[in-house]
Amino acid sequence: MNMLATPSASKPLPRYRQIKQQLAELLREGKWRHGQALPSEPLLAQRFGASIGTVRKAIDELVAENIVVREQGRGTFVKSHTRDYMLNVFFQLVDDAGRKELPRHQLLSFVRWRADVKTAERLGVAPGSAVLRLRNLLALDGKPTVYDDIRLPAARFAGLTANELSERDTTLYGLMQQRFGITVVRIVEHLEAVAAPADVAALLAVTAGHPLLRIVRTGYSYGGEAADTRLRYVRTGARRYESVLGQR
Amino acid sequence: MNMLATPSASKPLPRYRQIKQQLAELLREGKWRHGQALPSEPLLAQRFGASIGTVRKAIDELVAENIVVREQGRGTFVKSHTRDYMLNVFFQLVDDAGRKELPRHQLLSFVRWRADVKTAERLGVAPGSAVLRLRNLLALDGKPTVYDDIRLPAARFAGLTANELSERDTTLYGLMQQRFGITVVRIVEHLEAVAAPADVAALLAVTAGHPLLRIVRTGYSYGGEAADTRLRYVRTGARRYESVLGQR
DNA sequence: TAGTGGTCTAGACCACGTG
DNA sequence: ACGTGGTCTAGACCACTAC
Repeated sequence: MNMLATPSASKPLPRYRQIKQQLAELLREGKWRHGQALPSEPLLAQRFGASIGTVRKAIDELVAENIVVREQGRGTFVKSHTRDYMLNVFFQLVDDAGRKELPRHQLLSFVRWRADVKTAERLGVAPGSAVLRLRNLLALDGKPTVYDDIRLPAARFAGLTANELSERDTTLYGLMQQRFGITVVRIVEHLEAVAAPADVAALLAVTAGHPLLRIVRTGYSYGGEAADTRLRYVRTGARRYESVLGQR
Repeated sequence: MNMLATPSASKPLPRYRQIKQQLAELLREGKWRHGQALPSEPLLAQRFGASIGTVRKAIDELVAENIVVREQGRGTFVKSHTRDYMLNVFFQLVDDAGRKELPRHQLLSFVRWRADVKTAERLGVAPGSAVLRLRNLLALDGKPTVYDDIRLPAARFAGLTANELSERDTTLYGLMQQRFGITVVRIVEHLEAVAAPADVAALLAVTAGHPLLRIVRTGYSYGGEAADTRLRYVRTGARRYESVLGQR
C-alpha cells in the first residue's frame, strides 16, 4: 500500500521545518529585502525557543533552495538574482566555446490582459483574471535572438510600469525580486523545434519556415506559486540553448 | 582580492567531507552495489572515529547528490537509476497533458571507434583513444521519435556487449549503474533547432528539412568524469522535450 | 575584540520497518 | 523487541569579518 503524501497530514511538522516555514513566510512578506542580513543564529534560536542546531537545519534548507546565503563571519543574507546568478542557474545561450552572455532586451509591448484558459492553468489563476502581458526581444551580438511573450499574474505585480521594464539593468526575475520580493527558484520548460511563423520570423530576422526553438516556460517562486509563464522563440545559430541538470 | 578556489588548498577538509569522500570512493569502487545498504550510522561513526552527527552530515551530502537514499527504519541504500527515477530527474518527453513515458529502444549499431577531437574534449580523454559508439532509435506510441548517436569512453565500460545493450529493460544510465557501478548525476545539454538532414529524416520518418531538436548532451558521474556524450535528434510533434531546473 | 557562521561532540528520545 | 534513520539538545572550539 503506497500512501501518497497528503498536504495536511496528521503528523506535526518537525520543529526545524516549522521554523523554516516561518522564516520563509517572513521573507515572502519582505521583512528582510534582498541583500539584507537575517538575525544571527543564536538570536533566532532564542526567539524560536530552539537550539542553534535546529535553527541551522532550518536555514540549511533555505540555503539549499537558493533563498538565502551564508557568509562566514558576516551573517546570513537574502539572496538576490544577480547577473552572475542568472548566468549560472537557469537556461542560457552559450557560444561554441561555452561562453555565456546576458542579452540586451527591448520591450515591444506591455498591456493588461485577461488570462485565456491555457495561461490561467499555467499560472494557477482563474481564467479571465487579470494578467500583465509583455513582449520582449533579446539581442546578442546585435542580432535579435530570442522573442518572449510573457504573462504575469497581475495580482502579484501590482504597480509594475512599462518604464521599469524598459529601464531595468537586470533580468525580469531580478526585477521581480528587487521590486516585489518574489524569487523564482524553479522553472519548467517544454521545448520543441518548429518552422518559424511569419510574424516571429520577421522579428528574429529569418525567413519564414526557418527552424526555431519554441519553448513554453513557467517560473515558480518559493511559495510554489507561478510567477510567470512565457512563450519563447529562440534562433539558435552560433549559440546554443544550454541546460544543466543535476548536482553542482 | 578574490582568490579562486584552488583544488588542493592548504586548508584541510572538514571531517565530514573527508568521510563523505571516503564513502564516495568506496561507492565508486563498487564496495556496495546499487540497492545494497551501507553500514548503519553508529557503525560508520565508530569506524571513522567520529560522532554520529558528523557521519550524518557526510551522508546528507551524498543524499543531496542523489548517490544514496535513506529509508527510515531500514537503512541507507545505494541509489539506482530506476524507471521512475529516470522519468523524473532528467529530460523527458511529455504529452500535452504532461504525462511522461519511457520510450522503446532499438539498437542500430554498436562499434569500437576512436575519439575525434570534439568527442575527446567532451569525454575528457585523449583524441584518438578508444570509445564505444552506439546508435539508438527510440520510439513512442510506435513512432520513431529520438535518434541518439552515443559515445562512451571504452576504458570505463570494458566488456560491454551489443547484446546487453539490446536486451536491457532500463535506460542506458540504468545499465551503466547496474553493470559498472557508474551513476550519472549531472547532465549538460546544448539545444538548437535545425532542419532535418536527409539521413536522420529517414530514420525519424519525416521529410528532409523538417524542424528537429538537435541536442549535444554530456553526462557526468559523481567523480565528475564524463560517462557519455551523445548527439541527439528529437522529433517534437505531439510530445515536447521537458526540463525542470531548480529546487524540488 | 566582539560577533558571525562553520564544525563537531555525545548523547537523548521518537518513528518506522522487520522479524 | 530490536535496529534503523529522524529529530533535537546544549554546549564546545574554530575561522572569518568588521571595527
